[in-house]
This record gives sequence, structure tokens and C-alpha cells, in this order.
Amino acid sequence: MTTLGFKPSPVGSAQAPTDGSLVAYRSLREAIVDGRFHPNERLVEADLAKLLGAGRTTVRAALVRLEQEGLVEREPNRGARVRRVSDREALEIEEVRVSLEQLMARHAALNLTPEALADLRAILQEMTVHVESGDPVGYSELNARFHSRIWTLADLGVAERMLVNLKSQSIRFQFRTILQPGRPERSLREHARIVEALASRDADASETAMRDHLSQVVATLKSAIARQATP
Amino acid sequence: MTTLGFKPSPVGSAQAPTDGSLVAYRSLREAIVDGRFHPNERLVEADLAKLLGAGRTTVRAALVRLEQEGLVEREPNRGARVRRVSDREALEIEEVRVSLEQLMARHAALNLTPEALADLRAILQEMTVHVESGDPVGYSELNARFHSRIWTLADLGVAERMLVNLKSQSIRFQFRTILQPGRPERSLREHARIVEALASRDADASETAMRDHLSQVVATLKSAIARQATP
DNA sequence: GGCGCCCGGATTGTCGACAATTCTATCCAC
DNA sequence: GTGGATAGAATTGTCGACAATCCGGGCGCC
Repeated sequence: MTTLGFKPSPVGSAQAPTDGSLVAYRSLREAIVDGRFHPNERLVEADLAKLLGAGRTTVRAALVRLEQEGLVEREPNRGARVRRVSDREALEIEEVRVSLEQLMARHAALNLTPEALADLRAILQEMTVHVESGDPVGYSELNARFHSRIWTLADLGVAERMLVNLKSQSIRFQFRTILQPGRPERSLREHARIVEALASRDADASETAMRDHLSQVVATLKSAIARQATP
Repeated sequence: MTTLGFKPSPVGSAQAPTDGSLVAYRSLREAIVDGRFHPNERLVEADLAKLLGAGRTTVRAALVRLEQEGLVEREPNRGARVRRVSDREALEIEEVRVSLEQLMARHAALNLTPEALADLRAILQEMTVHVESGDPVGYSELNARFHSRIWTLADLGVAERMLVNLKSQSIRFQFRTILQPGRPERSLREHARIVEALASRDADASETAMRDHLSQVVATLKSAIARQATP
């Protein structure tokens, strides 16, 4: 059992008076995506209840939600565990992501505002700095901001929810791409192309630029996986 | 309160000895997608418990799952209701569907087997019959079979789950497209093109054929919605 | 007559308890 | 020793009860 403590509300963004059920769900979710629970680790309801200072019913509800979200696996009468996403599935997730991000890029191009464009350029600028100083994890965060900005611009709630969900499932794999030598530099150029395409409000070009970018990510991930399979 | 009765296991496909929790979930799900509960209808836990012959805890778990699935809306302390998906959201769902189905078509082309091709041709044949005899609902079912066959051929579990989920949310809108005059005939031709593209194992062509087909669906739905907005 | 307060009814949120199931380790037969 | 049966521990599934919260109507005050 992991011994990391959960405070009632660590530093988290202030929310309603703190609904017990929500707190349990969010805490567990965060713990899983942050890797404080390992893949395949068992999640015993009673233990979690103690950890969270909640009742078993509450924990159970959270587990059900997380199962539906694909972060947790539950077998009848055998309990819950953190779901391990296989290499194959990670690739599949990334492919779905390509599809959805293409859609996002297309709509973003149609909805483009000067402010959004400025935001994207600013992020791009910051990215450049982090690449030059050789800071992959900082870059990775900016990368997330970049795409997220496009999502809100695209204004497609359904697709956005799906992407957020996919991301939380595949987060363990993100470093297998970004840590590849030369990858940040290339990624930066790809992002620049996306911004250009968006700036010209060309939906087709934006979609294509996004596809090219993420196809590279898929390819990188694929080769990284293949390489480690036969060391 | 709807008074439709739930038998323990109406005629449903046999499953494990019938897990109470699963039964509740499936019954509710089916009731919602079949329209036995109207959009926005309140789902009172105690009532459902009586209906299903289960405890409130069980019903609650089912509601949580359905919420995560997007079929039910729950506000803290205010209970659950059947989620109403707006016209706008239905369009969005359909657009996401286009993206994912393109991906499916691409992979289906790569994985094509003679049996799968035969299946698709058979479904196409049946479709022709139903179109000629003017049976839109029969055609609609075959349409579902057609796409479903492509999904299993594509062998992309993640994308398939998403599509199934999207479909259950937007099922109320399917008749707004298929009932349009001339739509079945056109749809049939589009499906034929998809089969051709798949048969030639051309991934790009398959993807394009699928996109063209579903873009038509989106367009049809869009105009149907616009038309009824201003009658 | 309108506005705000307060109260009962209805409903949800949470808990602990109990039964049912699965898992573990120990013992016995061979 | 090996294999299988068995008892006990651990864990899940389900329930009813109780407190907390929300909703609607009635009352008084201005």
C-alpha cells in the first residue's frame, strides 16, 4: 500500500465547500495519473477509505467513475486495480488522438481570434526558450498548454473531453517521445507550422499540419517501443 | 415516473448468473437509449430501486457510471436526470464520429480479410433490398451492422468504445437523417464506394470514402436541424 | 399585493453492518 | 513430496438508517 498521505485539500484549487465524493474521486484520480499508484496495483476499498478519511461507499463510487474513465480496472468480487495500458494500446490512443486533434485544428482555424493567435505565438516563443536551454519536461508542459489552447479555441466540448481522458490514460508514455534525442527541436518546428497554418485561417492546412505533427509523435513512440522490446 | 416494468432479465443475452450491479446498469442504460425515459426526466434513486428491485446503493453506482458515460446528468444534492443532448452537441458528436470512422476505415483497409469483405458485401446486398422496399428503419439497422463490421475489422478497441459511446448518446438523432427523402438511396451508394475502396485495400481511398459518406450525414443532419429551427 | 422567512416533505450523501465471495495457507491422503 | 480439500482471513456486494440538503408552500411584515 502506498503511504503517501492525502490531506483534505493539499493546495488544490479552491472548490465548493468540498464535496466528499468529489474529493475522493479527484484525489484518487490525481494519485493514479501522477503515478503514486503503480499500474496493476490493487486498490482495496477499505484501505483507500482510511487514506482518504471517507467511507467505503464514497470510495466505491469514485472507483466506479475511474473505471468508466479507463484508469481503473474492476473485476466482479475481485476488486479494483490501476489499469495498465499496454504499449499497443498506447499507440492506439495516440492514433485516436491524431484524429481528434486534426478535427480540433480544423475548427480552431475557423474560429481563430487575434488573442488566441497571440497566445499561441507566446507559447511558441516560450517553447523555443525551453528547447534551447534543454529542458524537456518544461517543454512538455508547454506542449500541453499549446494543444489545450487550440482545444478551447476549437470549442468542441465533446472532443475535448475525450482528449483529456485519453491523455490521462497515456500520460506514462509521453516521456518516451519527448526524451528522444533531437525530438524537441523537430517538435518545435512542427508546432511553428501549425501556428502558421492557423494564422492563415486555412482549415485544410491546419488539419494537415496537425496530422503531420502528431504522426511524427506516433512514429517516434512506435520506434521507441520497438527499440525497448528488443534491447 | 415511467411505469414500464423491468423484469429481472427480459430476454436479454445470457450473462453471468446476473450480477445485481450489472443488471441495474444495463437495464437503466437500455431504458435510456431506448427512450423509455425522456430527456431531462428526473431519475430518483428510490424510485429506480423499487423498479429494479435493487437497493439504492446499487442504483447509485449505475447512475454514476451512466453519468461518466454522458447519458445521465447529476448535480450535487439535486439528483440525476436523463441528459438532453442539444442539437449543437449532436452535430459535434457526429463530427467526432467522422474523425474516428475515418481512422477505422484506414485500419480496416489494412486488415482486410476475404471473410470481412464477404460480410460487407452481404450487408450491402441486404441494404439494397431494404432501400428498394422502402424500409428506413430496417436500413438503419443494417447501417449499424455495416459500420460495426468495419470496427471489428479495424481492431481498434479504444476507438470502438468511443464510437459505441457516442452512438448511444446521439441515437435520438439518427432518424433525422435517414428519414430525409432520397437519403437512403444516396447513403447506399456511399456505402458501396466504401466497400470498393476497402476491397482494393487502399487505405487512403477508404478513409476518403468514409469521410465523404459521413460528411454527407453531418450535412443532412445540419440542414434537418436548421429546417426545424425555423419551420 | 409583494417580499422574505420559516417550516415540512422529499431526496440525496454517507456511513457501518452483514452476507457472499475469493484468496491463502494448512493439513491430510496417497 | 504432490495434489486436493478445507478452514479461516481478507475483501467485495448490498442493504437500510440517519444526517444533510434542497424544494415548495404558507405565514407574517411592510
